[in-house]
Parts: sequence; structure tokens; C-alpha cells
Amino acid sequence: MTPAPGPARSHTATLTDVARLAGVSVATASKALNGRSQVRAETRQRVIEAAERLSFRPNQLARGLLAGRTGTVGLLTSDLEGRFSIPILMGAEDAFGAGEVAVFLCDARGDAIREQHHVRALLGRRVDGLIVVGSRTDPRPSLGRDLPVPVVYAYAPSDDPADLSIVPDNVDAGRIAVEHLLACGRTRIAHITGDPGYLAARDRADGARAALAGAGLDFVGEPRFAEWSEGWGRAATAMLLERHADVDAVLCGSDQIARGVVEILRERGHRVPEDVAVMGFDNWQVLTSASRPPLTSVDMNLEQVGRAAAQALFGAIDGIPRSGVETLPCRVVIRGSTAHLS
Amino acid sequence: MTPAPGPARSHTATLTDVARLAGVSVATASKALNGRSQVRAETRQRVIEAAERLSFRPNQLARGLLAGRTGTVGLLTSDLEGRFSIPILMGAEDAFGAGEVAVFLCDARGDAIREQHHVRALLGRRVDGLIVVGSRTDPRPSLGRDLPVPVVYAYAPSDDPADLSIVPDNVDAGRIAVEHLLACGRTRIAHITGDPGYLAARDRADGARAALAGAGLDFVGEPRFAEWSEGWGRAATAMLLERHADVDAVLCGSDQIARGVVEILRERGHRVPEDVAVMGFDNWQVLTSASRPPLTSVDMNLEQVGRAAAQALFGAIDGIPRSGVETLPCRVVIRGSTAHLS
DNA sequence: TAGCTTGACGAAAGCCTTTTCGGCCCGTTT
DNA sequence: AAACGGGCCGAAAAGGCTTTCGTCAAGCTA
Repeated sequence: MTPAPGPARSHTATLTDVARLAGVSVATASKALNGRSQVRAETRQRVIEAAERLSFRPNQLARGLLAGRTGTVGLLTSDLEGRFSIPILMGAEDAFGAGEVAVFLCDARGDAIREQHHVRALLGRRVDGLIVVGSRTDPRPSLGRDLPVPVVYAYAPSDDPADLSIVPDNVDAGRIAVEHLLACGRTRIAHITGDPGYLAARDRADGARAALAGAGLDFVGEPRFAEWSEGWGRAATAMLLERHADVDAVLCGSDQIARGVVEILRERGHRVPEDVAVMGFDNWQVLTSASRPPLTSVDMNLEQVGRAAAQALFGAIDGIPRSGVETLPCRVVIRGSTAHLS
Repeated sequence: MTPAPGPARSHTATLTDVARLAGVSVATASKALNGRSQVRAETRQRVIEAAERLSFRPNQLARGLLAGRTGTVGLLTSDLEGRFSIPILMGAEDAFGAGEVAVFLCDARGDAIREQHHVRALLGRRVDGLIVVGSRTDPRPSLGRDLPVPVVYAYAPSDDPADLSIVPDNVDAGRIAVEHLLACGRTRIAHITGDPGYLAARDRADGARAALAGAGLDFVGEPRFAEWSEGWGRAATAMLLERHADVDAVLCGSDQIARGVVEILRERGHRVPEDVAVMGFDNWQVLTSASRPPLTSVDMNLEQVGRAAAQALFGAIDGIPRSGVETLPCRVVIRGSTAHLS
């Protein structure tokens, strides 16, 4: 690093400048601009005009230094590229942006060391709180109990029950998916899903199976776990049709899988949804709307998860902490790939 | 708002605390921790241990207040959900995160008012600079010349040539795409692309046509502009095959379109890539790798765009401003959908 | 031994804002 | 007329840190 020349930036206006221009003290200027009462209307006007002329913008650093609160929070994500983090992040950003809170974004790239580094950096910047966004619903290591600011975990719950975590209810998601298929008159339902190492896959399968049991049914064949890809959806469908050609619905663990399933059904001459209904999870628009027919899918309401996390963090900052894992409901978005059995 | 109770947070350690514990003045403590020279080694060690014991973390606000630099930058995006912003944002976050710079994330949701609001908020927080990330390559309104901090535009260039913008080179992207197809021995190349209102669509088409002209060729039929969807890809392919059944390559304006094209070619019995080569733009993994066969695509190197923008911002902050629109090259990622003509 | 340099450390100013408290001026009350 | 109460404003402290400069002791030269 060579000593940088530095731009001859023309000294951003400070409250002192405003006060001088308005011919009052900084104290009065401050009070005038912040709507405090002990200022004559005329004086206040003069100050406001001076501030306007200098395009004065109060230094939040100084303000935060004094107030002890900075009005900033840290958003710690483990993988930005993952499509689950983004909607959550948007929801949180949305909830914060409405107020006067700014968001520090940090991506740990799934690396614990880097995460630790970011936490330290954020604490140094005196954030008022932290939201930790994960990319899968499996529990993740807690940041610890002795942080000086409240923490809320979103999507990926903390493994410490003393922490507060906000996650979508995948078990219930499985349930409402099956109930939709049942409502469509389907009874011979197969399940093709993703990596069994993912809690989301197991939860959805469990919820679905429970709902089936409630109707005195079970899956056609065993649920097939493997990977979250179109390729697996295609392969699994081929196998499924060989053994259970009488299937009238396929519940897929993700929209990607569902795309593969639909494609093979179509190729083999099975009509969707007339002969076989298909639905997925995640409601990933690019996939659901381009499918032929468009895919019915369970939306995980991720933006809501983000918003709820932000609100919970507000609460915790204001001294009303919660703890444990809180779940948020999902919803079925109906499109052309499911319909009542004719 | 009721007056919040506020948590009885146990007073985060301050430099004064460290100094007291180490039995020195704050001045000495500061110098010890910052590696200044005027401290005896033994004293320094004592201070460091005290800081350790109190898990002291210097307040960056106070530091920034003094230094005039905060070590923060604002990242202003217009649509977080768009898949173009994310990689750029990651690249920028990456470049910053390496240093000691933290990133404020703001999403304007494509709304100019909200954007203005965010800019004001960021300036109030005394960011050292701003990166404005767009979601399409068409020029966007400048934030103006009179901001107190440097600004770099990424992906979407500013309409003011005095600003610095970093964008992928879409014209060149069209060129290298065609050159790849030519290298595969293809000569009857059609172009199916997206919304003609997008500069990216026109640039790519122009670049591609220029490359063809260089080889004494032109597109088979006129380039077909419409929308960025699989559905359009399918429809356009049907029309194309009716009129130009002898086509041996289809250059698609996006991977989504390419997916549709491949699907219809496959349905109609045209082998990909043996009979017809297909390639897309954007290199969107979910689409390219799930296609049958996997799609060759032009990667826009968006992470690099983000990184370059961050580095340019560093430069500008250090007083070395640049201006104008700078383009970054793209690259062809070869997969199964293109191959040498047998 | 007086005077010097050098090294180590502390006092204090400064960054920018908010807030408390005291002062001043005027109009009211007894 | 004296005391009093309000309304309006300014001085000053606080918040945590860095930096400059002054102080002081030790070690050195003359």
C-alpha cells in the first residue's frame, strides 16, 4: 500500500457548518433539525434552509456512537448463490429497509473460519443484531451464547435450543401437498425426492406419508431418495413406470425433479395431469412456468421467513428475546400439472 | 413505539477498560494494539493480554469518525431476485471481504424513489463509495455527479459518460459464440433470441452477425426476437423447422430459450448436436446441465464484473478515478449440445 | 556534574452529534 | 416593585478512538 493521495473531497457539510450559516449554535441546530421543541419556529426554518443549502446529512456514525445503537444489523449467509438464501435475504432486507436500519451483507461461503471472521468484523462495526441465513434446513452450529448482540437463525436452525430459529415447516409442506393430491381424487401416489442427507427431503416425505396414513393410504412403492436433479427425476420415473404403471400422481421433492418426471411421463405417452398428476416443492418460477404443463408446487414462503426473522430480531434488540425453533407454514401454488381426476 | 425496555447488555469492553486493566493510559493502549512504535515490548504484551481477556473489539464507528473513512461501501441493486445481480454482488462482496471493507446491501426494487432514499441513507452512514448493480445492460440514469463519494456502475452502465461503468461485452459474446459454431463446422446458423427491447439481445445479435459476415455468411432466416422464455424457444423452433429444415446450428439468446429449442428439436427427431448444434447465453447451470444434451453456453463472467467494479471503486476511493464504459470479455463453456459436424 | 539525546508514556485535542443544564429576556403575578 | 415563570438559546459534556505533543527518567557525552 502506497500512501494514497486521496481525493480533495470538499469536506461534507457538518452540523457546525449548518449552525454557522444559520447563525445559531450547534445545539440549537441539532434541536431544530430533530424536531425538538425548544426552538422558535422562525429559527427552526432558518436552520432547515441552511441544512438544505449545504445538503447536510447527519453523520450516523457520530449519532450511533452517542446512542449506543447503530441502526445496522449483520446478515450472515453461508451461500449467496444458493437460491434459498436470496428470497430470505430479500424478505429481511425488506423488513429492515422499511425502518431506518441498514444491512451489512456477509457471505461465509460455507466456511466456518470465514464466518467467524465476519462475525468479529460485524461486532467491531457495532451491529445491533445478527441474522444467520442457512441454505438447508438441517441444524447448524450455534454462534454461541455469549455474543453481545441478539442473533436470529433463518432457514437453517441453530443446534442450540436457547437460540431462536425461524424455518419453514417442511413436514406440514409434505402434508398439504398430499392433501392437495387427495383433493384431486388421486390415491396411487408415488414419491420421488432428493438427497436423503437433507432434512428437508426426510421431513417432506414424513409429512406426506403421515397425511396419506390419515386417509388410510400409503405411497405406491417406497419413496425414492437420491439427488435434487432433473436427471434423477427422469431416471426415477422410468423405473417407477416399469413397476407401477398404475400410478396416478407423483409427488416430487423439488421442482427440478418434477421437471424431469413430467418430461419422461410426456415422452412415454402419459398425459399430465389427466393420467398422472405431478407436483414439486420450492415453487421455482423458472422451472414451474416453463414446464409443460406448468407445475403445481409448494411455495416455502421464504420471504416471509426472512421478514419474520427480521421482526424477531427487532424484538430481541428491544429486549424481548424468544428461543427455540419456530416454523412458518408453506402454501400450495396450483398450476396445470395437477387437476381433479376426470 | 413504546419506550423499549432494552436489554441490560453488559457494557461491551472499551479501550478505557483495556487500558485500566493493563495499567496504562488509553493512548498507550491504542498504540500498543495498533502496532505503533512508541511502546515497550513488555507493555505492549500486557495490553494485548488485557484486550484478549476482555475480548476487546475496537469500535469502528469511533475509528471511522476520526479517520474520515469508514471502511464501508454501499451496494445498490435494483432487483435482488434477478439472477444477474447475484453473481455480481458475490464478486464484489468477495473482493471487499478480502480486505477490511464491509458492504451495505440495499435493494431498490427497481424504484427510483426508493433508490434515492437508499442513497441518502448510505451517505448518512458515510460509506466510502457506492456500487450500483443493474439487472440489464441497458444504460440507466446516473446518480449524478455531485455525490460526495465515488460511484461505480456494474452490469447496467450509467447514461453519463463521466461515470465509470463495468459491463460484460455482449457484442464480443455474440462473436465468440458464432466463432465456436463456425469452428464446429456449422454454416447454416439460425438465431432465436429474447426481447428486442433489451440491449443485450441486440448486442449479441450484432456481434454474432458481424462474426458471420467475417466468414462470408449470414444467419439462416432473420434473427427472431421475442421473449426470454422456454416457451418462445419452443415456438420459434417449430417455425424455424418449417421454413429452414436444413439449419445445422441454432444460436439462442439465453439458456432458457435454448432449453426450449433443444426440447423441440429432440421431439421432432433432430439429433443434437449431430444434426443441429445448439448454444445459449448466460451459462445458467440449472438449465445447462439438466438439458439433454447439456448445453454449451456463453458465460458472462459476472463475478468478474463484480470484482472489477469493487477494484475500480477502491481505486476511485484512493483518488484514481476512471470514467466511461469498460467491458469485460465473456467465455464459451462447451458442453454436449455443440460438437464438430461429423 | 551539567547538559544532551533517546525512549516510553500520558494529557489532551479532535472527530460529529445529542442532550442536559444554566442563562437570558420578557411578560405576569402578588 | 419584586419575584416568578416560560420560552428560547448556548455552553459543555459525553461517546470511543487516534494522534500530537509535552513530560519524565535513564543513559550518554563533554
